[in-house]
Formats: sequence, structure tokens, C-alpha cells
Amino acid sequence: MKKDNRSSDFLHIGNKLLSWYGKNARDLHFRQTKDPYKIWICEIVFQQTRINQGLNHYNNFIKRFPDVKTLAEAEENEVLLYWKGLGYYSRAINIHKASQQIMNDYHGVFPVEYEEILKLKGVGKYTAAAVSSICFGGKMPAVDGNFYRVLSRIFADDFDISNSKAFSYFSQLAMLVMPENVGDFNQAMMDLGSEICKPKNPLCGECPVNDDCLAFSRGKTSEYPVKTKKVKTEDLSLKYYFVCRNGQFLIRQRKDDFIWKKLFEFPTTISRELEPFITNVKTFTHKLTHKNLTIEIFRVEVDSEAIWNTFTVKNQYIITDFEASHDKSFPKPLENYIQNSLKD
DNA sequence: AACCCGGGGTG
DNA sequence: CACCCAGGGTT
Repeated sequence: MKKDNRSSDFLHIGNKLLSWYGKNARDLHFRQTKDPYKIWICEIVFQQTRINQGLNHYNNFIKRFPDVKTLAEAEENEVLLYWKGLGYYSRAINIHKASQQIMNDYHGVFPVEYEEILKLKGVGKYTAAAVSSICFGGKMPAVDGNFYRVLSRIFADDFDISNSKAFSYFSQLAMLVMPENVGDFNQAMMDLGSEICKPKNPLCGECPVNDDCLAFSRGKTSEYPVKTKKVKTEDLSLKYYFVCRNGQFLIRQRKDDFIWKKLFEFPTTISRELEPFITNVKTFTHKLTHKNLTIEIFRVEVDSEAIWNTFTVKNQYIITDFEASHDKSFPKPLENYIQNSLKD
């Protein structure tokens, strides 16, 4: 009786998932390609992002940057513009750097080996496994939040997914289940996790592996996965000055630390001479995953060209207007403020 | 190993 | 309101 790592008693689970995937795969057009560039962009766009939320961004991005070379030769700010509103902006910065890595280190040819793909900026073990398996027949499970949920339920495993060892732990569980066709298996797990084995109210009646699911047979799917670490949010206040004159206003680019990396924003301070020009202030709130923002925007309508020039030049602000601001990427709440200003 | 990074959807 | 999402980087 042969007994290697791949002929586990649980292999039939992976095969059921494969055959389920064959009939029930979500109709996503990027599944029609094995172009590693497109799959890579796809994986980055949809990190921590639901398909419906990122689909337009993905399509527009691919249309503007259809290949590695086009992306590598683009300006970083234009890449950021195509990422506007998606969040986690370091993804855009890293994707751009990685495209230049591919041009410089791999002669513009997307690397085939998992270990090489892993060297690209912004590509971690999940993404390297996904691209490798989908495009090149790699044999690594693409372990993500779906894997955690599905596997912890099937095995009724209470391993804490907050634990930093969760990735390697569930990778080993995945190996027990994983069939030969790893690319389709990885995507099957994504679809099952998204459509059937959902975080709340999973559709176990429609699940192809409900016979194999310990959590289901025990009526305890809601207890998995176990996650001890709770999300904590803190309050943060931001104050901006919308300094404008003759339809123009002042902006600057943020650093690549803290939130909204390298996005554009309004001045956060003004000189004393500008204070008399404040005409109104708008206060609103904006929720981020780890922060509750309170944002105050003081509108400063400058009627003195001398003061405008002095302030603008001294602080090296960028002068823009409503039309030109469409070429820059602003944080969501500031984007909204600019849009509302058009109606005033 | 702990912490940080967005925006939108869900129950 | 808490939790989740085709995670990765930094410290």
C-alpha cells in the first residue's frame, strides 16, 4: 500500500472541488488568459478587494498598461491615478517598481519560477503561488482568507488565523487536499469561499464537500475560522485649507509613509496673512479600516495676487484647477470635496 | 511577531 | 457597528 504525501485520505476533497469548479466557476473574463502579466495585475488589484469593487480599475489599468514595458515606462503618478479610490496605495507603487524589476532583471520577460516571482516588489507568497500555478503549472497552494475559512471548517480546526504561523499551518492542510491541477484548485477555493463557504450564513446545502466538512456535520460552521485578534480603530483629526483664487487651488503630494501614500492633498497650514480670507469651513467624517477620521476643510478665497504668489512660491505648492485635478489621485474624502466644489 | 495600510460591502 | 475581502511591507 503506497502512502506518499500526495495520496492522503483527503485528496478526494480537492477533486470534488475541481469538478464543482468546472461547472460553477465565476464567469470572470480574466480567467480566459494565462498571460502572467495580467494574472499578476489581477492578483494585486484583488488583494483585500472584492471582485465587484476592483473590476473597473482592473479593466482600465490593463487598457492603459497592457504589458510590462508600457507599465515600466509610465510615470508613477499616472499609475497612482489608475489606482485612485482602490485603497492600499503601496500596491500601485510596488506594481510599478516591479515592472521595472522585470525589465531590468529579467529582460522584460515575466519570471517563471515561484522563487523568482516572489522577488518582485509587492508579491508575497500568496501572489507568487497564484501566478505560478495559474500561468506556469506551479504546485503551490495560494493560501488566502478563503483557504483559512474553508479548511478550518472542513477539518473543524481551531488554529488561530491571527497567529503568524497560520499561513504555513494552513498551507500544510491545503497540501492534504490539493489535486494535480493546482491552478484550478486555487481558483476553486476562491470561488467556493466567495460564493458558498461565506464568512456568515454559508450555503452549506449547495456545498460540494459538505459530506466532508466536520464543522457542518457538527452544526458549528459559525465557529470557524477562529480569530482572536480584534480590529481596533482610533480617532484622527485632519485639518486642510482649500486655498483658491480664480478657479485655481493649491495641492501638494503626500510622502510614501502613513496613509494615502503619494496621493495629493490640500495644504495643512496657512500663513497668518491668509486667515482673513477664510470664507467657510466644512466638517465631515470618513471611516478607514483602522481609523475614524474627522476632516475639517477651511475654504480660503484669496483676492490678493501678491499674497497668493508669496504663499504659493514659498511653500512650493502645486497650482491646479478643477479640470487639471482630474489628472491627479486624491484621497476619497478630498476627491469628494473637490467634486462638491464644482456645484458651488 | 506585531503593527500598519483603504475603501466598500455585509449581517 | 464589527467584520470581511484574490495580502504585503516594515519594524
